[in-house]
Amino acid sequence: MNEFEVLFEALKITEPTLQKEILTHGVLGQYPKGVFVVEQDKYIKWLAIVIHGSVRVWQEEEEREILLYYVNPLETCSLSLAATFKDYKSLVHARTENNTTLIKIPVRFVKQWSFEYQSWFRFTTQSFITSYEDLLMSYKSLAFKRIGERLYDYLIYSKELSENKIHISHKALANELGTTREVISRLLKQMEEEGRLKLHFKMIELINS
Amino acid sequence: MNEFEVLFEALKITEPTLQKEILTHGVLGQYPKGVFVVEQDKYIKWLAIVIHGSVRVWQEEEEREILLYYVNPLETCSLSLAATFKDYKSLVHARTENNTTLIKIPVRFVKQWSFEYQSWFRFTTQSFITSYEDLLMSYKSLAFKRIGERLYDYLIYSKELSENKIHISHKALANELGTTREVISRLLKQMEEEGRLKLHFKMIELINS
DNA sequence: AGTCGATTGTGACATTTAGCACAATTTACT
DNA sequence: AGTAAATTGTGCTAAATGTCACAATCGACT
Repeated sequence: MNEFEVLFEALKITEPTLQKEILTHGVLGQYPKGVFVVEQDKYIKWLAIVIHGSVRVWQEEEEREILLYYVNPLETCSLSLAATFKDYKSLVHARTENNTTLIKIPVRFVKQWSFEYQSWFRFTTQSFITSYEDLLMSYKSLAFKRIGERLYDYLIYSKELSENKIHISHKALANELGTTREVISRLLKQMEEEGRLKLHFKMIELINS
Repeated sequence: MNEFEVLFEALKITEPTLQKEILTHGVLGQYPKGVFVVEQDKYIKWLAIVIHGSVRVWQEEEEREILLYYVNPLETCSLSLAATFKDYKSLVHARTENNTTLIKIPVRFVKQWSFEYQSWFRFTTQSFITSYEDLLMSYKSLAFKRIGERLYDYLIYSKELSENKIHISHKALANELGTTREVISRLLKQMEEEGRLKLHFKMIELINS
């Protein structure tokens, strides 16, 4: 099954004409880690849908940055989607995290198809909704939880996406959570003493409780 | 011009059949301050669109609550909208803040119309997008700004909605911003000393700079 | 005028998080 | 093995915010 067929199946795109449109106008591409998919303050030309790999989406403001979310397989960046609908510049940066396969759709079709094809409508609507809910979770987390808990949540989440061993530096973790390296180091050390994880060089091993 | 005509004009609902549908199935109602429009964990039966007044939307969790947004005239609660599309229970509470006029649409039409009528599609899509952007702003604010600045932002925002005199207690302010009364009292006092505002009993007067 | 409950002011202190400094450790590369 | 750069550990201190206690003030109502 090729990438387009994967997409059609996952999004339940059954309309033959839409399939044909996507095959005609969509562009399949494979990108190494670290490639910018969209850049903040630039116009969006394509809506990217992740097939394999993942894309990190964040905002930058006055030297500081804030992680918004990751786009995982068969999802799209809903802020790009929003930008597509409003035809404005991107509010965010997005960059591949791994070797990533994308299908890119020119923006001029994205809105139009939403009104023409049920399945595409469902896809765009669901994207908005799930992104909104994700952001809401992050917001609540930031509002209610202390860094320690947010850190642990992040590790658990990363574990679910891969395995027990999370390959990341303390500095990078601090960046993801919007704090400083020292804070992360101290909290991790504490968790290690509590037996919840084990620290290695640039790698954290979670211990099943 | 009656409330429905206001709605049609604001949302650019020009399709005669949609107008007729809304007139047939929509319910116009006026509610005093403090009435629950939706309740967390309950099923949504109606999508409420505010005509006059405003609705406060928030989440509760373990005794604490978090303000999400206000629904102002000619807007709808996008979380209700999301719930409508996914047919699940409400994630939030919503309550009228003032004497408020609403038009309520039974949920079974909301999704269907989005695909049938351009104007309704635009309305629902725009609602999602603007809500998402609002939440994003709040998220950034929470992540980057200190309470003092968030407090001042809140006051400025309230002022824009009404006038220079904001009628609210320190306790209520603390609640809106997710902090405690003492913190608010101290910060307000400090701002008063800086000449940015003047404190009265249950009222704050902003000073134009 | 007097009472009561809600609101506001404020000092003292605790906790959480951030920032600085510097040492120790690990990896990569010669 | 030896060096450089990145990463990690940690003591000390500062800033922001939260908590407790209690007094003062205000408004509503008798």
